[in-house]
Amino acid sequence: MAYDKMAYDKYAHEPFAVTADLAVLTIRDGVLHVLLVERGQEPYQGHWALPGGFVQPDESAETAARRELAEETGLSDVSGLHLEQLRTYSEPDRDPRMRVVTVAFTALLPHPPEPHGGSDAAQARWVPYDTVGPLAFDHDRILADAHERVGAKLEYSSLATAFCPPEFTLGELQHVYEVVWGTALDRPNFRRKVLATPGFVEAVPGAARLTGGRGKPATLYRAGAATTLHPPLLRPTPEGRPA
Amino acid sequence: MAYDKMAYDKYAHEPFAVTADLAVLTIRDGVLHVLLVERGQEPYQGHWALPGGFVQPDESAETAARRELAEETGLSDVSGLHLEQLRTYSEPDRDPRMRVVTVAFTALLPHPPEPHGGSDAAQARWVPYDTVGPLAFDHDRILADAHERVGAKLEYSSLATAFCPPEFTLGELQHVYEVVWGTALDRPNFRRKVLATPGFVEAVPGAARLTGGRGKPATLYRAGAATTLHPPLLRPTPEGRPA
DNA sequence: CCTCTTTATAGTCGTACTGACTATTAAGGG
DNA sequence: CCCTTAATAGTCAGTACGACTATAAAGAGG
Repeated sequence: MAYDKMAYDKYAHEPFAVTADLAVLTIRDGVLHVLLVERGQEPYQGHWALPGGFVQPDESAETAARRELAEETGLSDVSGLHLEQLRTYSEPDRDPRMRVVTVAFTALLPHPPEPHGGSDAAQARWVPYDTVGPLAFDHDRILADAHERVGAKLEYSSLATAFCPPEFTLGELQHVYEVVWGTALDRPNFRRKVLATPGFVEAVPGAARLTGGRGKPATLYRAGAATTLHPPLLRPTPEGRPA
Repeated sequence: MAYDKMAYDKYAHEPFAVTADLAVLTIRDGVLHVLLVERGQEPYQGHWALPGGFVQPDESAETAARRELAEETGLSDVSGLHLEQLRTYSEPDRDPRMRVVTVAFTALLPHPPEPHGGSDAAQARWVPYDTVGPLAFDHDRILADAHERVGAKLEYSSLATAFCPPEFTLGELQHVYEVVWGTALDRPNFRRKVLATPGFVEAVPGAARLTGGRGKPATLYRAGAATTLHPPLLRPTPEGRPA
């Protein structure tokens, strides 16, 4: 759409900038990691931040998020991965430069590529979630919201498979839950529950995997057709929450 | 924040307008209703649309939504009611005038006031959800998303009480679930489930209500302190969904 | 080669929750 | 006074789930 200043002034009077920011989560070495970039320019130059950037005139926020993700991670095929809108942050003073509204997204990656610094970023890096220090802007809050949302969605959706490679073992799938929730789960019960949920996973017709691991080789599974889990796979009650 | 055109041109190059739109839901005469306005100006003049408007320079989208809601409904106190961000719609062509990104909100009202036409609206009206025809812009989709979200949140949150007046009977609460989900629920089982969930509702120390109704008077309840329901109150499986 | 460790998988048992019912109580209407 | 309506109480069987024990199949180390 062409920029029609007359139409703009007639209705809106004051311009906003719109950005798309991403909380990209993955599991590396059994630990939850998030993709961060070091800002190469003011404001917050030298601070770590979530990757993201301005939405272009011909893009939706989703498209912009996917483009930024490809640019920051060097990932060639970002079409298939899980990208989900988190929420929009629009506090008037969240960016010192001007009025910036950001649409935040959550992305989940199975086997993460090594990122490289992009145009606006001095460098990009996978950072263990627990060691993330204060971030630029309100990105701490965005990241916390993303973590909370992902944790909640694991309960009633098949989202956990988005952290896994195309073929995975039930042990790997369970590990996703344990890492995101920060709790240990009973292995036989987890297995029973997952297999009793139709469409969650399906066994790969081939054989068991033997790669490297000690112990009995595990059966390989693929993500099934189901997107929602009925009944849900609830977190163990952390506090005085009733059973 | 003052409009700094130099900063704007340096970073963003092209202005966006940001609006806040509202899917305001309530239950009237036992039927789910949504608040709609008839547009008083182009584009879509004469078409029905969700209430909403431009976010002002000193407002967050949440603040703008609350202000618009007060203006369109004539509701004096909108501070206490349930307002929740739904998602943001940013397709480049969703508004024929110019580039408009809208942050959509869902609001739930117990006893709805009669709305009145506002500044931009020829008139405002409560419309039964099932009779909503094609709306302006992409508001059909926003409304459908809102309905779906509310239905899902009823399962694992105490959101249903937001549809009810401060004091309500379990029959009224059950009616909220039935109207939003479009399914009938077993009354004794619903009662048992709600009362077994600590913090969902609490009995009002006073007496039972006798007002108008035929049948045995019901005990009055208030919303409890809990916001999430553990375990959730799941919808009856509509299709071939496994128990 | 034998044993220990590790991981996957199989199965058991008792409790809690749920869906489908039936029964009783307390109002109002004719 | 009986019928209808709505709230509330209770029953019962199937299922799900947490906690647990047992077995199987691999590698590591002697």
